[in-house]
Amino acid sequence: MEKNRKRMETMHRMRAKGLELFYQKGYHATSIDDILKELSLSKGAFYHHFKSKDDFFISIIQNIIMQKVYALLVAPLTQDKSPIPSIIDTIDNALKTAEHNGMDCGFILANFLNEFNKGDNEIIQYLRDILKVWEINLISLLKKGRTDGHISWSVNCEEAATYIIASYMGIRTMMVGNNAKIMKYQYMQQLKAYLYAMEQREERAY
Amino acid sequence: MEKNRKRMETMHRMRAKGLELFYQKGYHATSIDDILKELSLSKGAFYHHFKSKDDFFISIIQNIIMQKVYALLVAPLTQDKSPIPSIIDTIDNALKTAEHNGMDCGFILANFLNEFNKGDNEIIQYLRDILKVWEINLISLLKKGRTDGHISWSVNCEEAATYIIASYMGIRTMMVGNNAKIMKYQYMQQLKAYLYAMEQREERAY
DNA sequence: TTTGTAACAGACTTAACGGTCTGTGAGCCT
DNA sequence: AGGCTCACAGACCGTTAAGTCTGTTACAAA
Repeated sequence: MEKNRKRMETMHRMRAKGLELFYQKGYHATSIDDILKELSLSKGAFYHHFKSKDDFFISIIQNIIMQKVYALLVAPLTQDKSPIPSIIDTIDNALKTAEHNGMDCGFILANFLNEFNKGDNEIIQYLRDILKVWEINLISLLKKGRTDGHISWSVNCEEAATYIIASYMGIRTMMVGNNAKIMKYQYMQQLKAYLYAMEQREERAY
Repeated sequence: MEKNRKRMETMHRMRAKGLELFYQKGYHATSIDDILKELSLSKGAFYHHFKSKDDFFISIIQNIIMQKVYALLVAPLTQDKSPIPSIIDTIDNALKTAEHNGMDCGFILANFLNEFNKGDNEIIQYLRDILKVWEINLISLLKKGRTDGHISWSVNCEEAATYIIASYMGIRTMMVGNNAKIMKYQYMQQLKAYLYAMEQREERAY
């Protein structure tokens, strides 16, 4: 059983480094050899553990990206607060890690979605599924907020979730490079304005 | 002078087809030969007119992409209407062409921004400049709306422009594939809600 | 008509990439 | 101890890419 631990360890090292480089340079622009070189491993090792580059990437999606996105954008939604502050906190925090990362290359999921939107690759579906998880959780959180009286009944939760996700994906692309700090501030201010407008208001009782 | 006309004509054909394929398959995934094959031209022709693939793409950006983005998202902002309906109309129309295009591959500018955000390529700056034009025009339109009394003075125009652009870029990425129609509808509904909230306090039905 | 030059054609070079294949050494099983 | 399997090494292969180079042809000026 010692062999198996070694195997898992090596595969994990490959996946971690692979994701790092794929994220920084893009999937197609990163060669297997690039990854192997940094790990001082050989082609033999790679194709012993993975049957192809695509297979390798799918295992990265399912083993790392899924958890990362969940930990960053889904799990933090579940707080004691009412939904709108939870969403604001979650997104603010996600942008904070991006802002303070000099090597930030954008929203990992959006980057790969963009790269695989072209072609007929099956990988796109795995990516879309992760986004769907975020969307579903956002929707149910908003709906719960509505029944709990925090959010106005006039709000369409599906629409709102789509809008929030779209704006987040966009701002993350725009933050790459410079101005990240200003962009984040501008975005958060307007996101708050948008979200606060959904809150239950006594003055607007229809 | 007949030679020169021929030259311009050939270069334009190359740029048009080049953009088409770059947009559909991505810049790095499209080879010079792919383009040349469809035009029944040779490598000799290509490198006679352009000094490299990057140089070629830069000329595409400046000769085609700039105009396309301007015509789609900037020029339509200038209407007789007050700013907010103008913005809504412009974006609605931009999304309409995307929705009805079965071959839609996303927001052309966002796609290339995403592809070139990686690496140190100089191309990224040309792309960012185009986005900047849109941003500046959006800001000045909003500011004009503020002084004209259509938009509340509490609105920060720079923030709003950033937010609008971010959301547009995001939804265009999300629309690729399927559900384009639903996505567009959801997005537009929320965009309207967001924009109407900026209007000078008059009652507005939604 | 001659001659030069612009507009191409297409074979060739060089390098990189995904993937294969054969080999090798360390450790576990019997 | 002897064999067997697993984890890995690295040479090798086929393909494809960007870019070069040597033509060849058509037209325009002289």
